[in-house]
Amino acid sequence: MKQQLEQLVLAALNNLPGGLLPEAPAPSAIVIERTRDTQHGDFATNVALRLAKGARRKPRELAEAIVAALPANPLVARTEVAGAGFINFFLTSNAYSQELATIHELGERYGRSTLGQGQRVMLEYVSANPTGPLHVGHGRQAAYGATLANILGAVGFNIAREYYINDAGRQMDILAASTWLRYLEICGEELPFPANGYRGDYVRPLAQKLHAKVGEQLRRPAAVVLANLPTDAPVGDKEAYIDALMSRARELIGADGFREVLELSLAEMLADIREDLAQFGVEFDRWYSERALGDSGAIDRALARLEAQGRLYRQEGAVWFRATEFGDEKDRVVVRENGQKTYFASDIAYHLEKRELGFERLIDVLGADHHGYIARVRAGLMAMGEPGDCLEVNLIQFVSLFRGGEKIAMGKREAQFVTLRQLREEVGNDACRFFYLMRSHDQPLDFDLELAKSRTNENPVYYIQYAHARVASVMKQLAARELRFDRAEGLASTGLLVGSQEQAVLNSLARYPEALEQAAVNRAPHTLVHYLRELANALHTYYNAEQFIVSDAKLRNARLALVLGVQQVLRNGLTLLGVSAPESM
RNA sequence: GCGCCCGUAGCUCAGUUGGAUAGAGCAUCAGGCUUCGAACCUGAGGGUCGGGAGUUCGAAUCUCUCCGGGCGCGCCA
Repeated sequence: MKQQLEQLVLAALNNLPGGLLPEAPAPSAIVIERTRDTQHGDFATNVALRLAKGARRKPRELAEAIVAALPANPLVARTEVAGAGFINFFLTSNAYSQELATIHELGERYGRSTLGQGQRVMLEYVSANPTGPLHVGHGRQAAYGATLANILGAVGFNIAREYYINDAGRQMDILAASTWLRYLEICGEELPFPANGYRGDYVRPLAQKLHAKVGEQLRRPAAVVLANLPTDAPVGDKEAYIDALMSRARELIGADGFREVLELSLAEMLADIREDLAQFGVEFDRWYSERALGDSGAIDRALARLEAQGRLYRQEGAVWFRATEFGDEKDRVVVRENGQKTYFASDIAYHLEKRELGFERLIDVLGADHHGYIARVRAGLMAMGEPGDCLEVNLIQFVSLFRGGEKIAMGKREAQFVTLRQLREEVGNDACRFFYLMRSHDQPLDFDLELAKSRTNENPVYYIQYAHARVASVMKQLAARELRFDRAEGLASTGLLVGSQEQAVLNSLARYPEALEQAAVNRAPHTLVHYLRELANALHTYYNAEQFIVSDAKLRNARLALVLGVQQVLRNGLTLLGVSAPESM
């Protein structure tokens, strides 16, 4: 609908009498918007206001000229010039009937578009370190990323979904050490647990798996393990302590033994994360390992490229990247004094590789605490000759859990934190995804467990699902009365849908493609949630105002065609959100 | 100190490529089920869009400044 109006206005501008406009306006100058108030018609454009200044005309005068030049169109009943110089479009009821027929024709494909023109987009999300179970913050990133992937895919982008596994580096070593220590406990050794180790309960099952696999093979006496270690926190340095402990572990069980502990821990954690996400309806096309990146030589290639461009220098034994030349606030180390490459080095290599794979746009979904990292990765891409604006980062603000108004403390290193799995099991997947998605991602989220679980009218989760189920219920009732829905007759009789609620429902339905497009362009799944709520509201209001199953067959079928259209659009939207559309509840 | 995000109704939040009278939900109050599911609907009250200044036909939206909050500023990942 909107696009057709844009074409109309463009045609009108080209039809204007000579001399009215100094130059031909760009098509992008034409903005057609839904009106807020139905008194202003269905759509409006401010194009006359925008062009008035350059044309040295009064906005209303220009608007009148544009209206006069508009070609006739079956969608448009009438137009008017209003306010400061807005042009309002009133659509024919036929325009909306047509849209309803389209919904019935396209079914689950209704709303899809070619906006993205098949542009290849790499969407990376979650990418949590496999050093522990996913927590509620990751859950928000998962819900957002998976839904954004669905939405972008629906409007014609070619989306690849990726999870980047940070399986290289010190954090993994610390996890392996933590597993080994818990394993020693299972063996019967008594020793203190390091302050900087992973203290969560989830480490114990890893240790049990290890014990089941290797028996007492990796057992070493506690006294030997602890001999001559520096003092741990709070008195000593926890970093120095854990480093010494990890060196000791490698001495005692060998590099191979340590690797075995690490691999087992990693495999178990990843399996847990994958299962958790799969149960949450969050899938990926590729799980990509940081270690594989290093093994493939990609990091060396990226560094060589930077070196060739003259973007590296040596100082204090380390290799630095001149990030400040590309807008970052300070230069960054890529190779440490000890010869090890930094996480940042593998990260720019990773992003370079995405580009080399042919992705035109790279979207990263990250926790809000990563915002400092955007400038440096972009700088890295630019230094390697890639356009800086191909990288887009969507930061997800933090989640605070509440239980009945009381905030639940969280922290990954602490023994106690709420995992995504626990959250899902307590409130259910549907409520979980809905609550994650109902707020703008750049807004901190207060997630109230009691509210998400409640089956009262305070809980917004069921509102949309209920509208969907209600339509299903009507169809059951229809069958119970031994009546049958005649789609052809219904769609042929939509001229009977003249009530104000019916008009409101038709109007709301026709907005779905626009709502979907807006959610995609703004990377804002929450706007789709809001749209679906409004559509559900229109349905509920209509339901309370009118009987659908009436004796007049034409009217009955027209009304059923309408509410089935609502059900279809609700289902399409909920599916994109990853929320189920139940037939009954 | 520097950087990013944010401040909208009693509460939780929409609304930001500048548009017409700033909107929802919850809470409060008043109504609606012998009729397709009341997990619903209808109506009412409730606002210096954090303060101030600027840009212009027009600002919650853009700019500056101040106040208040969150998060970052490692040869960690």
